[in-house]
Amino acid sequence: MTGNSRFAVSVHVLAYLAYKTGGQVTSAEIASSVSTNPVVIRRLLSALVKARLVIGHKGAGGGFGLASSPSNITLLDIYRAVEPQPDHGLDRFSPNHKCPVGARIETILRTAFFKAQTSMEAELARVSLEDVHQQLKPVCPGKH
Amino acid sequence: MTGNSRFAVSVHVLAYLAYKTGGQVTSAEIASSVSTNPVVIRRLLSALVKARLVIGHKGAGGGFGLASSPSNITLLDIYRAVEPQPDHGLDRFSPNHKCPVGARIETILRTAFFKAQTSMEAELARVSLEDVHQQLKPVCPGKH
DNA sequence: CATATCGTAACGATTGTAGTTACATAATCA
DNA sequence: TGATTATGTAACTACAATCGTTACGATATG
Repeated sequence: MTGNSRFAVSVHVLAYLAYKTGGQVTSAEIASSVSTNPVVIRRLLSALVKARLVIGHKGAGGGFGLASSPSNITLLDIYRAVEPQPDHGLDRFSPNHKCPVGARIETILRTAFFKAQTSMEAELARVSLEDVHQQLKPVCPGKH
Repeated sequence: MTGNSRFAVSVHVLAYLAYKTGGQVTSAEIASSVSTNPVVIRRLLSALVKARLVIGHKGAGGGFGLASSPSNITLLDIYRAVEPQPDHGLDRFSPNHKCPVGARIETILRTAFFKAQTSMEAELARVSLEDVHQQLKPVCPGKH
C-alpha cells in the first residue's frame, strides 16, 4: 500500500468538527460522514488530541471538539499531526560509499528534498481550517 | 511499505551517468554504485528511457548514457519520469456524499493538494542535474 | 556463432494501511 | 450504586506496493 489517506481523512474530520460547532461529536458520527469504521477515526483523533488540535471526552455524552478556533488551525498543523516524517525514500537508500557518487549523493538529495518539502508545507500553511469551513458553507446551509 | 526510493535512486543513476561522461555505462556498474540489483536499475532506466532522459543500447558493449546535457535535465523531469501520480490518499477516500461535509470535502482537498504539489514541483524544477553534478565534483576529482 | 547486455516476467519476503473485533477504562445519569 | 455510553488501544486479517532475485528471451558486437 503506497501512501495513506490519514491526512485527507483528518482534514475531513476536523472540517466536520468545525461544521458541527457546539456539542460533542462522537467517533461513530464522524465515521458515518467519512464512511469508515469508528476505530479508524479514533486512531486519527488520538494523534490530533496529542497535537492539541482536538479535545476528547470519554464516557456518556462524550465525544470530540476542536481545541481552538478554525482560523487558528492550518492544514500544515493537521499534516504534521498525522503524517509520519517524510523520508522520500532516503532511509531505504544506502548507496555504495566507496563510489564517489554514492558517497556524496545522499547529502545532495537530502538538501533538495528538504527544500521541496518546505515549499510544499508552506503552501499547506496558507490554508486554514476556517478557509475549508467557508468553502463548505455555501453549498451546505442545512445541518447534517 | 510506504513510499518508495525510485526518485532517490533515479537521481543517483542520472548523477552517475553525468559523472561518467563518454562511454556506455552498464546497469551492473550503476547497480554497484547504488548497492542494489541490476534489474532494479534496469527497471528504473526503462522509465527514464521512455521519458527521453536516457538512451539505452542493447547487446555487447551496450549500456546507458544521458540523452541530453545535464543542464537540460531537472529533478522535476526525473520525478515525473519515475514517480506515479501523487494522489495524497484521495483515491482511497470515498466519504459519505449524503453528508454535506462528505459531499464537498473531496473537491476542497483536491484543490489544496494540487497547490501543495505544484509548489513542491516548482522547487524540484529549480535544481538541474548539472547542479547535482557540480556538487559532486569538488570532492570527487578521481574516477570510480 | 559466442558473448555481452538489455527487457521483462514471475515470485517471495517485507512492510504499511485500513477495517474489524474485543475489551478495559472512564464519565454520565437515573 | 449500577446501567449506559463512549473513548483508548491491542490484536488480527486482508490487501497492496516495493524491492530483491532468478530466469530467460531478444538483440547487438565482433
